[in-house]
Amino acid sequence: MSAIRLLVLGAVRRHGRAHGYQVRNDLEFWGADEWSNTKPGSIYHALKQMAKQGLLHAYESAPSTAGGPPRTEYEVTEQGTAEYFSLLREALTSRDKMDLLAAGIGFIVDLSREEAVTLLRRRIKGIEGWRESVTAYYKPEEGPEQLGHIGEIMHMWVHSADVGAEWTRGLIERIEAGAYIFAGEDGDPFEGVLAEEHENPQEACGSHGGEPA
Amino acid sequence: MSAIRLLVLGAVRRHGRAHGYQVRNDLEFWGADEWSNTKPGSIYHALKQMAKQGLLHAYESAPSTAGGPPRTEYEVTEQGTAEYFSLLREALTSRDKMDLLAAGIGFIVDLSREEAVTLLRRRIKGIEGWRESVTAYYKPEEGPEQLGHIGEIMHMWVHSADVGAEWTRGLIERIEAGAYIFAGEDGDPFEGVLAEEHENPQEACGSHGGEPA
DNA sequence: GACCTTCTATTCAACTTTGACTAGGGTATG
DNA sequence: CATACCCTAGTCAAAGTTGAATAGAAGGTC
Repeated sequence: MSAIRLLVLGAVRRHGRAHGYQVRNDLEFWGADEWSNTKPGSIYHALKQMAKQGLLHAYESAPSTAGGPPRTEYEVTEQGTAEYFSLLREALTSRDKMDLLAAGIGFIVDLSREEAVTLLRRRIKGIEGWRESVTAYYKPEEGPEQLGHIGEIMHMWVHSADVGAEWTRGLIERIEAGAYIFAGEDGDPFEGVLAEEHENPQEACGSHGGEPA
Repeated sequence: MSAIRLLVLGAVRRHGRAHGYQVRNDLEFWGADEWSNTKPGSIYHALKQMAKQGLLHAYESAPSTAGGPPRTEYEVTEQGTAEYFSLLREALTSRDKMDLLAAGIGFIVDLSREEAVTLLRRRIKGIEGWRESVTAYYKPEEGPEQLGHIGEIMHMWVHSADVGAEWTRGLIERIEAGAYIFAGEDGDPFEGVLAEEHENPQEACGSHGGEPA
């Protein structure tokens, strides 16, 4: 599974209502086009698929206010919100797939501080388990160097997993030390969304509240 | 670009002639199914595409010697060999995409020792350049912590790139110290291919020689 | 010998990703 | 005021990926 659905759901959710181009710009702003597959086609495809599956509700063809073709706007449904949190939790515990993890970190503050830490700890457990199974599998009969240069591949993966675990521990520490504002806490929640030119100021403050779960 | 073409070309090349199931087993043996997309469908698709593009030559429908449906065998063409080395060089210099790098390492001994080192050094240069551009882009006006938790994402990528560069330096050292047998050197080249049950012993020794370039 | 499992070998439909393309409108330039 | 260029917004065909399904043969077992 790629990170695109999580990214798109998260972007739309932050706006309350958004069209494809807005999502695209946000993801670019976050640098997601560098570390994930956020080509235009993928974004529009994800929007359409998720609309078809009821995760998003599509408002057809609002005429563009700034040139270009008419645009379709989307809103996250209840079902979509559930999926969002499910994907988010999955992303934060995933061992492989740096892009998933990155997307998860981007939205981590939508969870409570405790849950964030719990999930990150689970991630470390996952890495450690994987590490054991891999090193067990690859240290068979005839000495360590019977693998030749192929051994380098395994070392690379194990090493990078170790570093990932170490980095995660650091993040947990920072979070436990009080860094950042999480869901349900006082202070400005970090938005990190590109401002829309204020065409309809009175519509800009719909509270799209926290998770029910 | 994914690693599958390189992996498939490399696997077929090592056998001289191979059918899809053989390739699949090799990739599994190398653990490539863990770190790359080597599902059966992808392998057969890659074989067919590359045959269509003239990188492989297909020998239609050799009847299976061990049960199952008849199988199609493939051989790497001259054009395919050129593509193989091109992909291999690209893989070893790629900054992102761990799976590409892993595949590249798997076939690195098909290059000369000097070229291997050169490419790995180029890889480090690439990482360093990328690092600079990223940190420049993400250290803008209002202090470092204006990014909020989004900064964690950048730190993660930069950190993992640094670790990747460091690991590459270690590999270069080992190679320069004489580890492994590279193309054109004395000693058994590492094969790491699953032995075929010797059905046609006299066909098993076709020399599929080194690169012309 | 009927049945079940395993191994061999591949195909297929559904889905996702990619990169190039379309097209309207604004804006600067000569 | 024509033309070139960029920004907005999205579509599309081709390619790649996935997971499940298919199907023949061999081997065990009751």
